Amino acid sequence: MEYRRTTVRDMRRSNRSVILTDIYRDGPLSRHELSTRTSLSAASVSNLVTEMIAEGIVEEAGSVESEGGRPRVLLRVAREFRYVVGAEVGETRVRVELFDLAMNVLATVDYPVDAPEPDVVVKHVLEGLTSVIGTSGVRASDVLGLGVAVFGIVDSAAVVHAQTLGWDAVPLGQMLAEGTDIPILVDNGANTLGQAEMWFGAGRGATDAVVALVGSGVGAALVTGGSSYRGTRSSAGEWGHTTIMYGGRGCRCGAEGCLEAYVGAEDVLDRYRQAGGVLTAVDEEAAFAEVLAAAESSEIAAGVVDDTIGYLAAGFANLVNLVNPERIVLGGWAGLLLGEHHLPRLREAVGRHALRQPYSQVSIVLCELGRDAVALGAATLPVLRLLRDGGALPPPKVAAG
Amino acid sequence: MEYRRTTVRDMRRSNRSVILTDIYRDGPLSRHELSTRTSLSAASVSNLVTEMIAEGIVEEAGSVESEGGRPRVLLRVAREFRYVVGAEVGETRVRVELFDLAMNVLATVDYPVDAPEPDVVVKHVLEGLTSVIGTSGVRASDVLGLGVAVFGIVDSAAVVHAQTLGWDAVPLGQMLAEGTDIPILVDNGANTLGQAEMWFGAGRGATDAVVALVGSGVGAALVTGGSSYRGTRSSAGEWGHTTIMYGGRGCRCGAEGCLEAYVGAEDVLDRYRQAGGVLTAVDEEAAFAEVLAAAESSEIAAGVVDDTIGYLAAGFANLVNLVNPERIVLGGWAGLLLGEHHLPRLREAVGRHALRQPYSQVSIVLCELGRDAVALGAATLPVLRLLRDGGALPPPKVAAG
DNA sequence: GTGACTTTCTCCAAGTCGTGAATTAAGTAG
DNA sequence: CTACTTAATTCACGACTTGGAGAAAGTCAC
Repeated sequence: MEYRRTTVRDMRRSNRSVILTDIYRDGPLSRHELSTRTSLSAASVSNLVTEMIAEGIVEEAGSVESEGGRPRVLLRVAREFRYVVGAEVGETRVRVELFDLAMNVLATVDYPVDAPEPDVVVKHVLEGLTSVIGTSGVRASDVLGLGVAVFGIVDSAAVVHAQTLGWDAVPLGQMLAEGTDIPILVDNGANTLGQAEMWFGAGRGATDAVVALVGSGVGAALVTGGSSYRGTRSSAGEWGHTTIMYGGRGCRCGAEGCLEAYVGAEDVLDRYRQAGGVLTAVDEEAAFAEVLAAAESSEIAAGVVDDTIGYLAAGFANLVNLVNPERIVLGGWAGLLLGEHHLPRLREAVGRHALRQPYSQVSIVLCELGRDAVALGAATLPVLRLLRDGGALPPPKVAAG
Repeated sequence: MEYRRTTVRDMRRSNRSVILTDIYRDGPLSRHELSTRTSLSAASVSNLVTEMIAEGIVEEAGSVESEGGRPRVLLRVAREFRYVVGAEVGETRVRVELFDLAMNVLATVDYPVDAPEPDVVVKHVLEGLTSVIGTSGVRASDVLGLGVAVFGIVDSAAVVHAQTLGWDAVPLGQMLAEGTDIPILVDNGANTLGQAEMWFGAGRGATDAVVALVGSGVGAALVTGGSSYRGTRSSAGEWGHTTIMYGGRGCRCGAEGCLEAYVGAEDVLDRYRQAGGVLTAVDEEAAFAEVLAAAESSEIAAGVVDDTIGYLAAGFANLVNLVNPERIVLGGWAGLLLGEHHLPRLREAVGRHALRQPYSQVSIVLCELGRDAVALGAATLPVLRLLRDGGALPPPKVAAG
């Protein structure tokens, strides 16, 4: 609460941030374009760009052919100015990846885990961190930060709460910080995937969007005004545990009638079995695909799929009415399987549940990035901070994304 | 999208805004206190305050006794620097009120309406505007703005959509602007009441909150990061039409199982009648109170009340999980009646539906202001703008709140 | 009263920053 | 090679915050 004043330095930082973000997001741009985009004077752009080139964060990238005048020199963020690491802590694996600033993967390590114990997870992440740094040949001091995507709720002090996995207030950020000097940013996996999708996938260009993830679990990342919405203590977006059927099916969170209890993959299969359906696949994903395929011929399967679309549509409509996004991006392995075949029906069903006005403003699309984008999204956390700070390098160590 | 740069003037405006807002919100403050609060240097505070005193927006308000030094001079916003008008456009009346900057009511006019036609509403609001200006003896040029609270969805161009009342894309802002030179700000009534609660009622001090209103209809105002959340096109907050019972009771919005269809006053009475309950009261409010009173003795009534609490709790839990507010403020006449008797049970029921972590961070309280605060809230819209702009007077005419 | 002391507030000389106008740089067209 | 066009840089200027010095306005002991 003590950063309320504005000083002349905030002004410069803010202008650097605007320029740097534009260059980063909208690819090589000339000084001239930056000037018109940001409405900064040509002089200021020149000044700020010169400074950033001297610092090494921005570099010139050829020039564009002219039509009778001095050609524009294009600028881009120097890919190798610094590097970032993203870690995905899942229920079955820990993956650590190192990227350059253009988000090219330079190294990857995977560690399988069966039951994710905090200590083991911390060990793997730290091992992974030194491993990817080592194999890529990058200097540790050139790593801008480590973004960690984790299941459960992550509060603003990087403490993780995951009721279903027995993680009760695990200070993951602290624990990791004890093993490295690299700045650490922790966030929920749904949020980081959402972040990746917003930057590089189906969310590009939107400022108010929701990235909805349907797999075994159900979650959503809320993006408002261009940045991720977190609520008071960073636990916003638990869309999967909103009630859509009061007094309905029990959910693993302990409540009844949660959306997840109707459209989560396990629950869909469960409903299919209860309706008398038979599954041959052992694997959950294969079984889910089997139900979808069976819907062509089997009435039972068709009914289950229809219901699933309906429930999901109601969940979407709730988002539309409550949050009024311009875009909803559906992802998660189950969400994608469902969406690939039934997106038009889903859209239509949302229209039946939502109010006309906000519904007319939303577009519903599918995720474009695979599940692997979780670590990518985590790695964007330090990049986001870099851009926000106008390229100033971070001093502190632990924080929530 | 063209206000992205920061100039040296933005800095001053921003600092003026911070100081002015502090003085306005936290009552008489000395320059010294302002300096420590804002972390601006004493020199800057002095400079900015001198300027604002010269402009007349801030005035000195006595001094505080010292303990052996120069006494601090207290500063406050000059109550009579400018005035604001708030209009409430309801389904049965149009009310227009004039306030000074301390939000004291200086004049009020009411116009009963039966079916709110856009033309009639515009006529009444404009008549009311000249009327309150006339009776209070304020100069029209000293009226900072007219805030209008209206039912339905208000988009960013001050166009009103109210499906249920037949208002389809009514350009209320434009229509009003043709009849006056005073700047106009239009917003939804739930939002303005929420705004009033946040400033002067149960929401004080919270930055992420939801003001939930339960009457005949059900709505909510979402406040995130201290300011009202609006979504892409200002239609966020339609909490009443989120599905909590898939395939359930039909709602007047056309969908099924909306929260409003379960906890809206009409629907509660309807459920009571369907359960075999008998009502003597003709008036809706009296009837609602009758059901609540009957719950002491009648099992039918008790059942209906229990269910209502449950449904409402589920609706609250959805907000808790999805938005993660630090406070939920329950209001609306039915909400207040229910809350006065059953708030503890409601809180407990929310706990059963919500996730532990976000639930532990939310407090659920009742509105402190009456229904009349709708116009008050509308009148805060121009004040909010004044504070945001650091006391600079507004040039444009029409906009959404 | 008076002098010593304390605290609040204001004035002034830096130092920083964005801007507009003028200037330089770097092309194309004929 | 000249005329023209467009991009980028330079520079004087005004607006801004700041820290420190000093003025203002009290209290307190005597």
